[in-house]
Amino acid sequence: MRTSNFYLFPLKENPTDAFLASHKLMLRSNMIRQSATGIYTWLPLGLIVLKNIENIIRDLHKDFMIQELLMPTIQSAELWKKSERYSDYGKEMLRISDRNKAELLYGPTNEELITDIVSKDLRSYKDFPKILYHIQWKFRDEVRPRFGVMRCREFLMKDAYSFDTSYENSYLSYCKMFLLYLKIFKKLGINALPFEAETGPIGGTLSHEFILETANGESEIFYDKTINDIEFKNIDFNDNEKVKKLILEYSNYYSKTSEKHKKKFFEKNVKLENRKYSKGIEIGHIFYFGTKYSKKLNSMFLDNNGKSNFIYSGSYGIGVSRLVAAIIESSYDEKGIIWPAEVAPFKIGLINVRVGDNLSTEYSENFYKFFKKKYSIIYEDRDIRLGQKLNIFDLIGLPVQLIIGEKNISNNNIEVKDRKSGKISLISKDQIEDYLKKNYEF
RNA sequence: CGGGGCGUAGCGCAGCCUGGUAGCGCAUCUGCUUUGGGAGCAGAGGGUCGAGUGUUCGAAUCACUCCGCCCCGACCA
Repeated sequence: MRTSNFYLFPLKENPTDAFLASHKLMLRSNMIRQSATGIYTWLPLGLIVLKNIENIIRDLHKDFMIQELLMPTIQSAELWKKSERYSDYGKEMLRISDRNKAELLYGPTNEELITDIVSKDLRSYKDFPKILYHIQWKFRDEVRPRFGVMRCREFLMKDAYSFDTSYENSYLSYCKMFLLYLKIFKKLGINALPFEAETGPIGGTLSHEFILETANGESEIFYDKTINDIEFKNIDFNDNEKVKKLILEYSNYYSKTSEKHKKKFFEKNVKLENRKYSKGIEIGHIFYFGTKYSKKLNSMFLDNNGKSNFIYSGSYGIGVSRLVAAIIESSYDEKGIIWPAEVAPFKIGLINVRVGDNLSTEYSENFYKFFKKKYSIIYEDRDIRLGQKLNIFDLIGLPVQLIIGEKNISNNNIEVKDRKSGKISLISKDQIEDYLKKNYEF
């Protein structure tokens, strides 16, 4: 991609109505634009990042043999009446009616719908276990939307649902999703920790929130900081004993949200120097339901004795659009965003220092043609001042900048600037690719 | 949902108190000069002042109503 073609109109000044750094930076870097309170357009740059995150989540679900489907955004009120959540969910649910006055709603979540879907297909104990997910827009009519896409009304969520034949099996699915989540967040380049949590209107008996610690987060967390010492092992997902063992390891450490926090227990059992009270952003939330939904919706299967039983289920959410903001919130500086390489809109920013110079232009063009075949790259080919070029790439947070200017290229050198450290290295043009491979994971 | 605040050019703001028909910075366009960290000079374009009603000879300015948006508190991916 060339900047001369790319739809990118960064703002020099900070928007006044944004409070969080992530919100300001997303507006300044032209990633999003608000269209109504808590409702946003994802502009090209923002959409690339959103899709990158989606795809990382997709790939890892695929690795775990979890299948994707796509449920609609608009649902009929019928199932929600059966589960009795049509009234319980309250004003957060956006209710709509169609031309025939049928009651519809813009889905805030999909437990009812997915339970109804699978109950038509999963009839024998032999059909289990199954985990399905989709990545779909949700709408929750928040009392007070704020902080950009962090707490908005329309948001993109990955929600997975597990279906099993017993408590034991269902708990195992819960544990596997727990580990999958740790793996996903690690891959996204962020340190999100699991916390015991309340189940809220989603319901159930067991629940964990995955929270990314940040100074401005809305969730309060209490934990034993040595939980970070647990080494996340890439264990075999089908090895049930290893899965349970690793979960047990996590549950040995104190980590609770404020709703679950027990002050006395915390102080008695966790050493003072290890006690951590902090704030963070909830980016994932998992729930064990047991038969809560299957009973309401009458979802049964036949066991090996030919007897009908209720299906055991759980649900597992990741706030995909919120993650974009959360990642920024944990990785930025005074110049702008610093993307982890995995989610960066482009991994490399190529800068031709001066378009008017034949030598640097020739090299820039050649480098671009060569690199674009193999790498995600954006090429700054416009005739604007160098300061602008550098500041824009700093703002949009590309991990590496290749700066090609007449002075250095005449000595066969290219400047390689690392966004995070700001460090600039002069690298011989023939060794650029090796250098990038060695120092960056792409 | 309660409390506070804001709405004037694409963005950021001044003008409002004390009514007289709209201004600044950035951005945009043209020209010249510049060219290694958001350039300089000269010129130009761009507004039914959120909407409606009222008061007045006259309303961005005063009053009322509505709409939109932001912030602070109780809820949530």
